[in-house]
Amino acid sequence: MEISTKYDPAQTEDKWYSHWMEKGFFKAKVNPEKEPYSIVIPPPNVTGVLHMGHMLNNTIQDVLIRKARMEGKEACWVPGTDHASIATEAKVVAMLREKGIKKSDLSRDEFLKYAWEWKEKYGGIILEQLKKLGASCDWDRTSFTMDEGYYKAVITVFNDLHKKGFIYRGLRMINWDCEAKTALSNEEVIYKEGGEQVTLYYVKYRIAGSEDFVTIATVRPETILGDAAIAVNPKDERHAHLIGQKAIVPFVNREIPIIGDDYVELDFGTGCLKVTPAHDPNDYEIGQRHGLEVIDTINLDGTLNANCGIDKFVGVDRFVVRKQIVKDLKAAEFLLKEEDFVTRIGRSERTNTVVEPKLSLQWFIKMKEISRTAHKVVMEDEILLHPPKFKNTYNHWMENVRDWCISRQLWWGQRIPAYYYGEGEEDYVVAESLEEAVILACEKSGKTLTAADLKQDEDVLDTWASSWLFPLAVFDGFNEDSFDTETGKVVNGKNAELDYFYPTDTLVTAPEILFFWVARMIIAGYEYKGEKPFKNVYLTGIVRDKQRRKMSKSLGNSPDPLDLIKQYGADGVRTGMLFSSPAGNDLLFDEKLVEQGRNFSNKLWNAFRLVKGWKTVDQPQSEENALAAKWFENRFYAAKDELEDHFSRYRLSDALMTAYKLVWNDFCSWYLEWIKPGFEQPIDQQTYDQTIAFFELVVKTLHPFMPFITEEIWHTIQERDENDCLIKAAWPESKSFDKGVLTSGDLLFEITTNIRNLRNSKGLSPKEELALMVNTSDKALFEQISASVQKMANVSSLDFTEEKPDNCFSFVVQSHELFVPVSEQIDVEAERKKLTEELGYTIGFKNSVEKKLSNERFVSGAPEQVVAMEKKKLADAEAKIASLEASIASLGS
RNA sequence: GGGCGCUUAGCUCAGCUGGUUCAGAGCACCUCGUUUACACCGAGGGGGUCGGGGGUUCGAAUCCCUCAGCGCCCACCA
Repeated sequence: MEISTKYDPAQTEDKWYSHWMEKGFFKAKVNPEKEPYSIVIPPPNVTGVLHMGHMLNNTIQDVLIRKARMEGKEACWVPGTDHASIATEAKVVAMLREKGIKKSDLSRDEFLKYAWEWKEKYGGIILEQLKKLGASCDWDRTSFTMDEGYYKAVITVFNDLHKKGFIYRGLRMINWDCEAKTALSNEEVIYKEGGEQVTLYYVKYRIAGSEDFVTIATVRPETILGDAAIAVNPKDERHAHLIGQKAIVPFVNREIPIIGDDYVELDFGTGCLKVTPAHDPNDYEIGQRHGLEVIDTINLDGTLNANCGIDKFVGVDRFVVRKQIVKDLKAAEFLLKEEDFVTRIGRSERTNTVVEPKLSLQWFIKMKEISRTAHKVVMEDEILLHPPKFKNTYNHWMENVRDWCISRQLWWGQRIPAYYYGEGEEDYVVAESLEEAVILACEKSGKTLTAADLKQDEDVLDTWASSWLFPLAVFDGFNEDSFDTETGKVVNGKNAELDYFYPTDTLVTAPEILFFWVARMIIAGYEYKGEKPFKNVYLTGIVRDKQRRKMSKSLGNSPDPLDLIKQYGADGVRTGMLFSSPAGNDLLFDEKLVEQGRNFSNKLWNAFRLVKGWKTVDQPQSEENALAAKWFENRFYAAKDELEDHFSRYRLSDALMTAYKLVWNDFCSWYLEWIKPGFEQPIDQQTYDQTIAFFELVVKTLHPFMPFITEEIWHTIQERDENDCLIKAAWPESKSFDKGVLTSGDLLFEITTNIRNLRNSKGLSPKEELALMVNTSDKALFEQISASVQKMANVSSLDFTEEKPDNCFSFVVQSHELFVPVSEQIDVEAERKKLTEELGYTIGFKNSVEKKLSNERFVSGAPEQVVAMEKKKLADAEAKIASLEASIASLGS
């Protein structure tokens, strides 16, 4: 059968993926015979479509899991998706709006029905797309953070944390998203780089009972209406005398105290600060210290309410009010001046609207105590971060960890299991179910209550308050058997899957979610299992374009991953992405990389075509083939060591590069050329068999990176049973190798290169056979490689000589002098020039070594080995100088 | 404002505890090549003194100090 010179991924990829699926090769189960190796996928949002970041991230996971599988481990890669509360709800609301349906017109249940429909339709897209990439997930385990069991786990944990006192409900200053109408955690608020341009307004407040004014500076003049005080620094000589007096809020004419507080900076603005406890976190704290009134003037949708005291502003958006109030202040001559100002403005990660600090009753998790172990284990390398520089970042965050606001005013998510039976702040219970809540409520209130008297909290939990349980929940760690509600622990010995697969081995994710997700999983892991959720965390970089811009839809600089796969093959895309992405480094994506990946596939393919085309013959192995096989075998195990070293340090790019060079340079350029029979000539059986064995070693090594083409070659290079697949073949063992063999290989290659170079520069055809002579002190070495040199360099003979023959080119390799006699007259002057240049360089080199060796302190101070090395360098240089001088002399005058 | 990290060939990056893997790799580049695996290729080649300055040392890309530039994380200056 004719094999195409171009590898066609389309013909093989779907075929092998289906085959692997049919054979159940991705499936993992508890198997005491084997060591487990597990990875949980960072569950993509159900709203997402596959982007380049997923491609990189999942390629890495697949490489790791495939290698583990071949190493004979029970490899388990658990896929899943995240319900992504805010993002999904926003999508569903938008979809309904297009249909002319308003969320406010729907009941909670009606809305959730739409949301689930939406999830069923779009939620699995990414996972389907990952199959095209070759992801070998155990799909039967696909988990969704709102699955029934998962939902229950989240509720169980909420109850437990509440019971343990880690969860509390409190009035706190939180970040409010006026568009999504929900609270946000600090991590969901983003600040534009370099701040945003705003106007700083200087506003005068009249001092009560006086004609004097006090001037403050603000960027949010609309909050004036909620002012509760003016604060100055008591140390401020300019203003200290004002403390104790009253100021009058413009327009509403409310009298507010002027107070002293250290918080106020002396050198900012006017040194006077308006205090609005309801709408600024600092002001709130100042208010607490001074017992100030909290005047909440902003509605949940960002419009002003009646508390602002001005009718025409009620129901008007805060930004419209800002414009108007500036006009009014100007008209009333309260506005002293306006200044351009750059400040940081918090925006909602999801809706990009300006976040309003707002006082609100929310649910929180106390973080300090619960995160202590999680902090320690990373600092003590019980969990390894790759690259380790992220330890610093992690440490910094953990040291300053703050309470986590976990309630969201949304419907899509796990509903908070708190049940209210009265209007009082404490009139609620937290329970696993309504039935349980009724019992607890009766106990707590001392009244006889029924289900109808209870009202469940309307809010849902932050998405991360479910995904932080992912490594435990995917193995069903919170089911009734495994979780002990008394101790609040997942107990050992009750859940075989969890006991076997947990802790997982490696988590592969983006540094952006180190706190959102990674840190919190570690916290949950220790809190519930008393054990880390993963041993290693591989932090990928961000995929950027080659101008270092982040890939984004709006810039249109992100290629469609599936198009890339179509064009270059999944193997090409996988290797392309991995070529240039050391852990933690951003990947500057360039289609050239994928092209390089595709070219590599093709190179491998053609090596396969070459070998596959050989006919064998029963004849003894030639000397050069024997040496070639010996050399490649040793070369393979040397490279294998290097590869393993890279893997052990999670340097996958380097591991791939090692394999790439092994295949392209060592296997193809040297080994195959070395043993390649002449046109339509057969090859001896022994060399053939060895070559097939080498090829198998090579495709095994490559399989984690390029699973499809290697599987195809595995099955085509030899007849195999359909169950005998590369995906589950044994990973090559490591073996010791003989450096001496590699060194003689190097000598051969150096001589070959020199002769090729000679041909190149002298215009001698590669087809023209040359004679070669050598003046060497190590004849045995040359006898060993003689046949190989003849073949590789197209040399007719290799003879020994003691002196330079007439009319020849010469070159020196290591300390051996080689001559190529030629028939036509050589350019003596050119030769002399070349040799003289090399002589000059070598003498300079010798001098520097001599200088070093004559330095008393070097000889006595440096380690013996180093000194011995220098002595050898000197001897070699001297030998080389002697040969060069002899050559020059023989050229005559 | 605080903390962390980076600066090595045109580009992207390796170079661990200072001395043969010390100046490397891949890509790009240049020259040559229709050799019967592959032009998605082959052969060969050029290119950096390791951001600047200072110091320690027999010896520094590697340690210390300093200056400059870049990047990241955190943070409550209106």
